[in-house]
Amino acid sequence: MAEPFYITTAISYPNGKPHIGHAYEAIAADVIARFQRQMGRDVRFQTGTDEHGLKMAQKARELGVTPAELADEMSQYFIDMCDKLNVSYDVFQRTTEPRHHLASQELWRRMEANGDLYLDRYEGWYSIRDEAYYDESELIEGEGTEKLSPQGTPVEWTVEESWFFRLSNYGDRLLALYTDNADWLQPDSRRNEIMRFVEGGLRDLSVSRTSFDWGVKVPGSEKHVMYVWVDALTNYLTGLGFPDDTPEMQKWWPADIHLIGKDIVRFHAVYWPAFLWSAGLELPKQVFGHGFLLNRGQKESKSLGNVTDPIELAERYGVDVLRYFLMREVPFGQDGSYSPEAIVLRANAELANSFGNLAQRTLSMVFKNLDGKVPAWGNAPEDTKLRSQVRSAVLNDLLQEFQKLSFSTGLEAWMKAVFACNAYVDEMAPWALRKSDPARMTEVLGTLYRCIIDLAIGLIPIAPTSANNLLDAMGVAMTDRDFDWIANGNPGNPTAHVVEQPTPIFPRLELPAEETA
RNA sequence: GGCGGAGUAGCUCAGCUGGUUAGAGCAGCGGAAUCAUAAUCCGCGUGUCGGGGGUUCAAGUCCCUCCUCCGCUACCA
Repeated sequence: MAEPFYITTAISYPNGKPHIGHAYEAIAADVIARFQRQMGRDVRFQTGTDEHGLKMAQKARELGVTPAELADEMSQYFIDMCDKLNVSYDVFQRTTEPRHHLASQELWRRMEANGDLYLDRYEGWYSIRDEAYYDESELIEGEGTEKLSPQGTPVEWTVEESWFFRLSNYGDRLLALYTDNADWLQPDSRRNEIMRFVEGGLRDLSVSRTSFDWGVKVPGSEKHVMYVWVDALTNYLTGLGFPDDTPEMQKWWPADIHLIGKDIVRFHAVYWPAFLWSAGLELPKQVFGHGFLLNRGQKESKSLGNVTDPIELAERYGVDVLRYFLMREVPFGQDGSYSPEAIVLRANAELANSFGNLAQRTLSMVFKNLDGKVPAWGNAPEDTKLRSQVRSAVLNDLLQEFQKLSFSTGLEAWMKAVFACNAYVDEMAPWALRKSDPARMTEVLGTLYRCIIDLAIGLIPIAPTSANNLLDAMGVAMTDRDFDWIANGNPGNPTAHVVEQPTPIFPRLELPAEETA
């Protein structure tokens, strides 16, 4: 039976429409999911929306709707985005679902039963207008002795009843976790930061609020709603049926990886393990905090007016092109930058000119010169060398790099193999062999044919639609489109297939006119 | 302020525990080819490796110092 693999994205906070960062995370998670499926794993892929909390309540009030109405509307945008981007999630978990409330409350009860929750008072500088507490150090000087929030609103010392979680008890255990397993939290830069943070000492965490009610009610303490992160993090369990002892829980928990943005690493790498320990549950195997995507080097924001709709990007350049660009351009884990020029340049140079054209020129020659009959490959030294080079690029480099989530490095190796194929075409010059040595031309085309199949299989997680279309045109059975097939038994080209007149798999893109101004 | 990271060819970056003439991609220049999406292939890089000092037979790679940029420094998410 296939080994299970459970991957989650962070659940998105839907107080606005999806931005490029949401798309980036969803795409990256989908690449991992598809890659693991191709590796033969039984993949469970969950994403969703985090619909509680103060900001949702505020936003709803602003718009004159109920928080629930807002959540319904907004979460649909995220579902649509996933569908548009070909994100193959199995579960879209919303935190407003009744079963999620039950799961969160059960987690709470277990933490309470373990003695980690206590009722106390939260004191601090509170801004009524912001509805938020601020630390003394964040405050700015107003007129006279008046203190103001970072937003310039008045603050007053406020005392509120709150439940607390004994986070302070978990510091040593957390440090041991990071130390004993360096892969548990990645990349290393984030791990270092978190270790420093925990080494500095942990305070107990205020985990309930009484100042608003848009959230999960605290069991037996109905005035309180849970701090949104208690409820948000629980979503990873909800989707598997927790607290019931479901087959899904047994099969997929603990998760193999929580893929998240670098801004929420602390919640996943400090609070979440502590909650899980407290509740007697196993920890996820890895937390990975990816970087941010910048628009020409700048963070997107409403005030800069540079917010990009990821759906528009996908429609303009193509879903597969966008996916390829994001995974190829940005070393995973680091921040990256994008622009129309960068997307078009990368797509044209690598997908259209190099790989797409390689397939096009090869399939065209097969179609025109061999009546579309798929040729067998040759065994001349050049043929063997190319085949093993391509095979190794996919099976060793790409596969190993993808396993480490180093997508850009894996694709770089893949690209080198594409270059090698194009160099081989030019060197062999099958168009000249057509007259001088047709048998040799057939071998050359057969060699290329096989190499293109291997390359296309390697590209499936990144550009699933395009890669599969190409494999369709080449007569490769659906069941053969995985790494095992490349590795095992060295099967031949699909002999029964007849190649039709090929069409370019990655058309060249034009830079949109308004972007050149 | 404290802690951490980074500063290498026009641009984006590789350079592990110090060791032959510092590398890649893109851009640029020259040439070849014409099967193919005017798509490909081949050739061409003397850059104070942020500044200064030091250790060493030998430093981009270690130590000190200075400059610049970035991240983290808990309860909005």
